[in-house]
Amino acid sequence: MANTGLTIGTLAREGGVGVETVRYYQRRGLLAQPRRGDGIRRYGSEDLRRLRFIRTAQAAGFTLEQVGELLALDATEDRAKARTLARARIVALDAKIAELQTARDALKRLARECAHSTGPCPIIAAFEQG
Amino acid sequence: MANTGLTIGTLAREGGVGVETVRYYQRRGLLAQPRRGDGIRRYGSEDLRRLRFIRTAQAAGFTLEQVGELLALDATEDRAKARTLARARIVALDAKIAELQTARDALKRLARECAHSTGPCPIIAAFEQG
DNA sequence: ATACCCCCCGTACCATGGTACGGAGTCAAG
DNA sequence: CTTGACTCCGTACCATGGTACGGGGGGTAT
Repeated sequence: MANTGLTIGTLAREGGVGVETVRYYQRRGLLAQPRRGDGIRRYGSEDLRRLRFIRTAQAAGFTLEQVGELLALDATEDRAKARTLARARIVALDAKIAELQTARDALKRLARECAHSTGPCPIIAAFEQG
Repeated sequence: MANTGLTIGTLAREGGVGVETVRYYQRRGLLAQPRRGDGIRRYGSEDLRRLRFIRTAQAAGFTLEQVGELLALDATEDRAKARTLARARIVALDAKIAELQTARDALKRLARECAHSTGPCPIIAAFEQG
């Protein structure tokens, strides 16, 4: 029974990524080398959790390299460091959110003005002030 | 008097970018080909406004390609289209902001928990749920 | 037994937005 | 008259995160 567990295609589907992406994560060392009874990769639920971890952390703005660090911390249980990384990310996220929010509000206002004004397009004009 | 106006280095400094970046924008057609009395580029205040426009629009999440479209609209005065692009961007920004906000809040909660709990690190653990 | 889908592999390629390199010319100050 | 700061140019290279390609094999369903 070498053929128990998820194939790469199934894992990829479950994780919401492409097969090539799984292979890529493997190359990057983000996923463990899976068991390979008959030559083909067989994954378990642990691998799926890891894959999802990667995607979730990525959504939180961590780069794949940082995800790797996080994964390494998991092994060493260096929680202080994990907190440090998390907090740094929160700060970065706050800054990014504020920036996008500003841009969004400006854009919103401009779109409204643009619909009701005459003269040069306010959207373009606003950006030109820089 | 061919040598009036900003040199590339000055323009770059004023615009908060590198010289190579200006050349790059030029290649991409985002900045107009400047006057070149004696071989060297001479820019005017219009170019600086344009450069700042690019940076500002970029900060609003437009790609350089989209910035190019915006610039093209400026020429044609197709305000309806400018509004369309702006609105699409607002929607995308809203989605992105919400996503980052969710990630941020989750991270914040986890960092707090991590500092006060025992057992496996909640930061790592949370990501593992996906 | 033919089709179809999945798996294997390495390598190459993609987009995005720059950044660096190296050699050559010009200009002003010391 | 050399040094330094600036300009020119094309081409190459970088990071990030994948995506595609092409050739080979195997299992199952019709």
